[in-house]
Amino acid sequence: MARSNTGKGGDTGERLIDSMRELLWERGYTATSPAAVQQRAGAGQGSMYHHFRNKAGLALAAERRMGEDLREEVEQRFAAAATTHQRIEAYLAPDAHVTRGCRLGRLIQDEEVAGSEELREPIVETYAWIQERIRQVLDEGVARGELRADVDTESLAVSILAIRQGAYALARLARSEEPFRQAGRGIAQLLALAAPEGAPGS
Amino acid sequence: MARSNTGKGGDTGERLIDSMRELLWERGYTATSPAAVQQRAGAGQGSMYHHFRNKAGLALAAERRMGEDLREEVEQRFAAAATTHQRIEAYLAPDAHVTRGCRLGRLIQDEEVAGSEELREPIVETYAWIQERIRQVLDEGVARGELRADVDTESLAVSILAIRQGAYALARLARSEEPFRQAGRGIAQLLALAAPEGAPGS
DNA sequence: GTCTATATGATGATAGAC
DNA sequence: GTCTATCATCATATAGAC
Repeated sequence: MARSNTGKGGDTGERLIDSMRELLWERGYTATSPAAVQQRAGAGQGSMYHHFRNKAGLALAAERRMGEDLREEVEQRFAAAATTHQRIEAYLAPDAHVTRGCRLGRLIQDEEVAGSEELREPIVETYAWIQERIRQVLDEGVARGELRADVDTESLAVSILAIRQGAYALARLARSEEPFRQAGRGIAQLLALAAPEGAPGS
Repeated sequence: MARSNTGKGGDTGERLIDSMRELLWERGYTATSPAAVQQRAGAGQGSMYHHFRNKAGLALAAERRMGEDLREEVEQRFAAAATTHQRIEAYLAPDAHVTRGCRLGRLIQDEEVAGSEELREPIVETYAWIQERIRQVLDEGVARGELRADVDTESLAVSILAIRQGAYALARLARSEEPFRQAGRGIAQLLALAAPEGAPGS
């Protein structure tokens, strides 16, 4: 909705959303001041409060957009891989700025976000979608004969989601992509064992 | 060292550390003000700055203690379980306040902590220890014939560590223990498949 | 729609009496 | 060792001119 209002993306409201999105990723919610967003967007104080009710209102718009982006990215990763095992590996592969954390997921660690129904909702919804999408991929894998039929795909989907989120934390802690890659390799080797008898996992 | 200075735990420095530890868990570092710590400890402003250089100095002392506690807890979980699979399940079992996040791990999400060498160090050290400890448990499992000999225990240890950290994030997001339990079940079923041929995993 | 004041409150730390 | 001022700074938001 927000993105379809105007043909061009250069108006102030859009620039504010983009700036907020960048800063939410770089610093989180609490550490991002309205002044910093305004400065990055090249807008004045009053301008921001004309377009949005307050800091939370602007952050909410930014979160919604981040949620859309995240879903698209997940979908692309799945689409670019052939087998189920490759799809899960693709999902768990690091992105460009892994040590900075997950754009959307990191926000739930912020006290103000976690305590706000409004700011929490887009995150909950997006991760529910991703979890369900992973489960679909796993179910497809079972149907294709790439995974054993007795796999509990629901809990496995949660594990895979948790690994990616945890891998972000470890990478941030280590200031390195390496733990992220290791976490992916660790689960990949187990997943290979979940191929039906005789069929090699990858 | 800090804990062995006095026979009783009632002096102001100790109470300040305890209060900081509690507040770091409940609110994180940035959201915890010196005033809040002082109030909980029943100490005045000047008293805190007599015992510690500043907020970071007090937080550092609290982090060190949290690191010790965490190691002890991990050790106890391993000690209370018999088989390798049970040990990993015990490690991944939820604790009392899972939706609040990992006492120590959640701090790395705080911008100020992540940006401070001083405040980051005890976290890095503690998680390096835990990761190595998990790897030892897995290696023991291989030696005992409970895990296949071709398992890459190093990357698997990282995956298991990542699952716990990620499970905290999902539980916090959902405000429920359920995702935490699901994440544990998901990996447990895969681990069962990593038993040597013929030997049941659990 | 955008700008420049300005208000209000909290934060992290210091000064200096006791 | 502990206390009560006090300070400089920043964060969020509002008022009102243009």
